[in-house]
Amino acid sequence: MKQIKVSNNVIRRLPRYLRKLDELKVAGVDRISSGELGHQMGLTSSQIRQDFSCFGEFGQQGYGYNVTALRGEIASILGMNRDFSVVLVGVGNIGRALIENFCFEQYGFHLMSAYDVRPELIGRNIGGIPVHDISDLTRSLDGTKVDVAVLCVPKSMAASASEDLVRLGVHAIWNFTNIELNPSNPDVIVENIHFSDSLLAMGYYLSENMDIASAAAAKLNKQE
Amino acid sequence: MKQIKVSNNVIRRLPRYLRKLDELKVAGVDRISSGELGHQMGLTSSQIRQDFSCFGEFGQQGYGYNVTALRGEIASILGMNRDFSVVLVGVGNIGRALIENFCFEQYGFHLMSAYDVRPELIGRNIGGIPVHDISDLTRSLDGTKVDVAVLCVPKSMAASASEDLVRLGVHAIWNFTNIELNPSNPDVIVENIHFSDSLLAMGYYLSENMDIASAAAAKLNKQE
DNA sequence: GTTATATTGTGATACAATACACAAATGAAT
DNA sequence: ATTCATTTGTGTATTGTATCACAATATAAC
Repeated sequence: MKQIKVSNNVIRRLPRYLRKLDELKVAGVDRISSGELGHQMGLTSSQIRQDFSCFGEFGQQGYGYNVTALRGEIASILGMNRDFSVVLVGVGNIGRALIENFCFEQYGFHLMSAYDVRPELIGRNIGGIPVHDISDLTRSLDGTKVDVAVLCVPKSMAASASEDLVRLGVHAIWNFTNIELNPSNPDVIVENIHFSDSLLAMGYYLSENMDIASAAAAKLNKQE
Repeated sequence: MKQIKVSNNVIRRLPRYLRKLDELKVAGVDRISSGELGHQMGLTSSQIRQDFSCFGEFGQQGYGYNVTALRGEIASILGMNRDFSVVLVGVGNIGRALIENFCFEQYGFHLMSAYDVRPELIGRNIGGIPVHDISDLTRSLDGTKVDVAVLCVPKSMAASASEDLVRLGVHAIWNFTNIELNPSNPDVIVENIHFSDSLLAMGYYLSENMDIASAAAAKLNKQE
């Protein structure tokens, strides 16, 4: 094991390993080699072994990896057994979708409460989660520490809401707004879900494909 | 200009440049140097110049980049002027949130129609978009080509819905389901939004921070 | 017009990530 | 028990990415 400093690339692959291992478990597979795992995931076996070796020795020579054990190791590396506390700010369409559909518990996160400015939402209960007045953020928590804030407010309120949360002492912000947050406290972790960035990157690949296709068509025309 | 093969890293930065340039435009900035842009985005000036140089020469020595012109170049590279046609499959919470809140038009995509299996949704009109029966997918389109499908169905239906879309001839799938799609046609572009992967990566960084904090606390205790 | 200052585009260089290759170790077969 | 077939973990080579450094060229000042 090295454990000097694990690169972002490795970290971003860990959740994918987790998903694959869960899938294998469901399929009744109880052991797998790096070769087979790589084949199924479109990675090389050596990359997989290198990735895991950042954190320990989880395999056995001549045998491979025990699916359940490896799954447990990765879950632990990702902090899934830490029970992080979560609040959600901004109960619009996307906020509500997360409250009602996203299974925070499954990933070791515990959604405690939601916040909004709209009077018609405050006091209600959505998907089992109480919605409070956002200006009551500090008071309503009554000293309970908050690890993570999910930020789903409109773009125009994002910066100020983010600062409120930083002042409250959250350790991380899961940012669904379409701006780049720059928290005054640089220790606060910001994890972005930028729909538009994803769509635009897809637009690039689409354009590229179409250019290739049209170039091929032009070439074909010329040959005739 | 090189234009051999642009790396994914560069492509994933392009939407961020676009957002920053839009922001600068709103702020009334009409020219910017790579140094200043890098400073504001947390990148080095040389990386920015290298990135842009993949696609052409957009700057001027001694002057910098014209914000509007550069914005236009990047928009064009990302295919924002191509008017890709889009259908959305699965009008659950997340699908509805996208229909009602996500501005496809702004990014050069045109959402035409939505599909679901639930009879209570079929025939309705949500956010100006008609919801059809998913089994009518081919017929209802009546030969109109579809570039992109947004996939928001439940996990259990994801694989089969994906194959239906591939058979229909879509060029890309914007995948909001929590599985890895493996389209039978390898030319189909898959762009994933995996909420859980993002949250779990954040969990890793959180754990890391807390380990550092508790290690520091332990050290402090020992010193006393 | 000439000079000083700013800033790009790019070749060279340093650094990071991935793939290769093999010794060490295990399980299965005889 | 011994051999053979696997498969890991890791040192090394290769490839890919980011930074450095500077010639080339523009603007701005006088």
